[in-house]
Formats: sequence, structure tokens, C-alpha cells
Amino acid sequence: MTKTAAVLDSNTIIESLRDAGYRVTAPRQAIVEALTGFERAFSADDLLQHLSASDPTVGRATVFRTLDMLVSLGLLDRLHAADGCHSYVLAHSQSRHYHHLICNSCGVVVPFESCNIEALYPAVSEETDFQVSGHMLELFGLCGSCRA
Amino acid sequence: MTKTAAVLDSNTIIESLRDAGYRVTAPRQAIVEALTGFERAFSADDLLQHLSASDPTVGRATVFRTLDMLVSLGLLDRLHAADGCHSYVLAHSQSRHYHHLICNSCGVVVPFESCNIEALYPAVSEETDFQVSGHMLELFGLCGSCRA
DNA sequence: ATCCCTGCAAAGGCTTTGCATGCCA
DNA sequence: TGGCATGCAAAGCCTTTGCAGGGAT
Repeated sequence: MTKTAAVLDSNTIIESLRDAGYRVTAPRQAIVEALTGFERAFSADDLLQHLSASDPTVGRATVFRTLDMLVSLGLLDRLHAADGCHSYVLAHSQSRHYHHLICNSCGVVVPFESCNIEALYPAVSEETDFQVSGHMLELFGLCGSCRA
Repeated sequence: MTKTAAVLDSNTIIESLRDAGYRVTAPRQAIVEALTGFERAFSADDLLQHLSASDPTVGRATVFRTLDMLVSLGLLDRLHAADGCHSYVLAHSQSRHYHHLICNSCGVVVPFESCNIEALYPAVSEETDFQVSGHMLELFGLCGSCRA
């Protein structure tokens, strides 16, 4: 149990990449390093700008390709906020079920695990004649700091 | 109680437009007529293509402007599906709380009202120290026809 | 008669693609 | 060495904006 339990760090991500058969290259390492530094959701462009100041020059295309790759490996989550639909956050866990809670004021994103949406399935099934198999949920609110 | 209860029809939408102070123009009528014909979520482009065959020529800009207007009036819902983030469905109700259930197979969208997400708020608040104030939920599954 | 609304076309973002070169394994 | 990965630039979408003319009220 480390200080920030269950949050992926750059080494773990790089290892996952390698395990999945992808090559560990300098641009990919720079991208992974950068995205573990974000505390809130970031866009491809945020990442691009952040990287423009870093060691290796990373091309636009590489950023998009790497983001897609990380999402497909479950290492990165795509956020579907009300306004911007294309932002990303580091995945919280690859094994446990969780969702995101987003602060309306500062934009910080935290995961939460207490989700009993599946309890809704029977009622919804009955109401709609659907066989429900999945859900997408995001909560909004105010974080502790912003309330203060 | 009509056959398809609580679903907005084109006349109701047009009246709401008028009530909100917007002018009732031919392009707007054509757009409203077209979108009440869709059974599943549609994109701006779907609408545009559908309209290219209709009576008045409706410009791209007008379609986007009208969609935004209808969404802001609560007559149209923006859907945030996993893949495409920019599709629309006719609003189900302007007063009641509901969400969308989307068929993974045919894409049909139906609303459902049995949502007790708010019951989650206390547990999530305690877990995260957020003051939760809203949520976004979408369910996925198989509709009756697709199961058959 | 007002001035909101429209179409057109151009501009603007964001994302993807093609291709020759580079570099990890 | 082989072939995945990269950068660059161009192309591709999708959406918005500017503007002069048109139509609803």
C-alpha cells in the first residue's frame, strides 16, 4: 500500500506497454511521464503543449496515437464531461469497477468505487424491455478545497 | 395519454420555440419535422443529409444553430455515448428526471426514469470529500427486437 | 419597417493519414 | 537486421463565424 494507492505510476504504465508487445520509445516515455503529472483531466492539446517544452520533440500524431493506445490498454480513461468530450485521466484501476467525480469549480478528478448502478438494472429492464449490460456514469460536485 | 406518451411532437416543439421568443421559420420547421422522425440518435450530419432531400434548402450553419437552440431549450438531448460524443435525441420530458438506454445492436434510444443515483451521493461524499450535486448516466444493452 | 434569421463560403479546431526516415528489439 | 514507431505536413472532418440579403412579426 503506497501513499497514493492504486494509482498507476509511469513505471507501471511503461511495463504494461512492454508486456502488451509495444516498444518502449523515448516519445512514449515522455508522454507517459507527462500524463502522470496531471492532476486533472487533460486534452491531447494540453499534453502537446506540456511536451513542447520537454526533451524529445514529440509530434502531434504520436501524441494522438499514444493516447489511443493507452486508452485501449485500459491505462487511461476517456472522460465524457458535459462540455468537452475529449479529455483524459490516468486510469485508477484496471481490475476494479469505478467512476469519476469531477469538481465543477477546479476540475480536479477523483475516482470512486461505491457504485451500485447494477441494482437499477432489473427495474430498468422491466420498464424498457431492454437487457441491460453496461453503464456510463460520471458525478459532478465540489471538492473539499473548493468548498473551503 | 396518447399512444407515445410524453414524447415531444413537432407541433409542441414549434410552440415552445414561439413561446421562447424565437421566430418560426421554414428552415426551423423543416429541421423540427426531420428530427421528430428519427428513432435513434442522430448527428448534425445525419440531419443535414436528411434535409438535403427536403423542400427548403437548409444550410449547414442553420442546422448547427438550431440544434444548439433546441438543446438550450431542453427540447433536444445531447447524447454522450462511448464512441461518438455528438449525437442528439428528442427530449423525453422537460420536467421529469430521466436517462437514456441505448441498444448496442441497433442503436435505438429509449428513456427510463427509474434512477436512484442520488442514493449514492452520501457514500460517495464520504469516500471522496466531495459535495456531489449532479450526475450523468447512460445505460447500454440489447432492446427487445434485437434479443429476438 | 424592424431586426432576427438565413445561406453561403471561408475560416478555425481538432484529429487522422501518408510517407520516408529512425530506432527498438 | 526487420519492421514497428516517428515526425512532418497535408488532408479530412466537424463546427463556427462573417456578412449581405431575406423574411417573420
